Amino acid sequence: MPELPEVETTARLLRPDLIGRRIAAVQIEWQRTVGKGGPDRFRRSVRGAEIQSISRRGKYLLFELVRGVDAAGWLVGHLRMSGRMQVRPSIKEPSRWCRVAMTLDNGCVFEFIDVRKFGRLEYARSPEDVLPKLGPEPIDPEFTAAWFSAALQGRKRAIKPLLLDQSFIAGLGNIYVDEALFETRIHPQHPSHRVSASKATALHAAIVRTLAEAIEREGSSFDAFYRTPQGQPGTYQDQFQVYGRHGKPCRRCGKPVKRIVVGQRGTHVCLNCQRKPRPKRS
DNA sequence: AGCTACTCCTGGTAGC
DNA sequence: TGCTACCAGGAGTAGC
Repeated sequence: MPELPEVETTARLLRPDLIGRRIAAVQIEWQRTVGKGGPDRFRRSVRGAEIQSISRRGKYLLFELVRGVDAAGWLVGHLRMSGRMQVRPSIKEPSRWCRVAMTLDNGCVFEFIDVRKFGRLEYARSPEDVLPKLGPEPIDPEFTAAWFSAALQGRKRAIKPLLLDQSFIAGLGNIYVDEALFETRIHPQHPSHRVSASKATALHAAIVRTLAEAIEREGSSFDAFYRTPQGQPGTYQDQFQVYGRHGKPCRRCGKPVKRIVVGQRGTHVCLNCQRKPRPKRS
């Protein structure tokens, strides 16, 4: 499922094909994909606009639109489980599972493809109109070990659901959380306020390093869903230590990796390396 | 504040 | 081989 590295890769690889292009025509194949505004407003707002910039906030993709020198709003996209974006040369028919197709002024087609229909590509006057409250970007300088350690102390919650909470940190998902917790030997149900300062510092470093390396490898592709806009799989899945490795030996101690459920999420752990702390009695 | 359950979806797969 | 039943899962929402 696309997380920060996959979304960042999508933004980077879309830019050369989309920046400066005008959207000549809009085809909406699944109405819910364009969100609450509805298809009519989407078409009206987007047709004729030019894409001036593409950026990322958390797992959201932001396309800035202009008409001449005037601001013309934004497209705000989220890939959710199975979403993908690509630009194809002029085509006869849309790709399978294409939910929104936008024909560009050079004849190419910008497609939003999404098997499970959870993804969104919405029009908004301003990103704030549709973006929820999001925590800091884990690859920005503002995300420091000191801030992270203090923030963990300030919450009383199992560490994994907290890291998945986008209002706490923006961009982490199931894969990179499982990997970072394994690397630092922290059990996913460890209470956040009981993570020591040294463990918090190590976890901060693991998050930053994991995301940076995954971006470098253009994300992770372990099923049929995530591909770069060029249709290529990412390669970070080759680096997975625990994710998707249940039943296989832990790369550190050799004991089998387990799959448990934490906060309704499939969770991959080595219970030998990641010990659950004993509950404290008051 | 934090938890649990439910919803949205469909391809893949386990079980028969 | 073909059928059915179930599952994954990000995030929004509701209820406790």
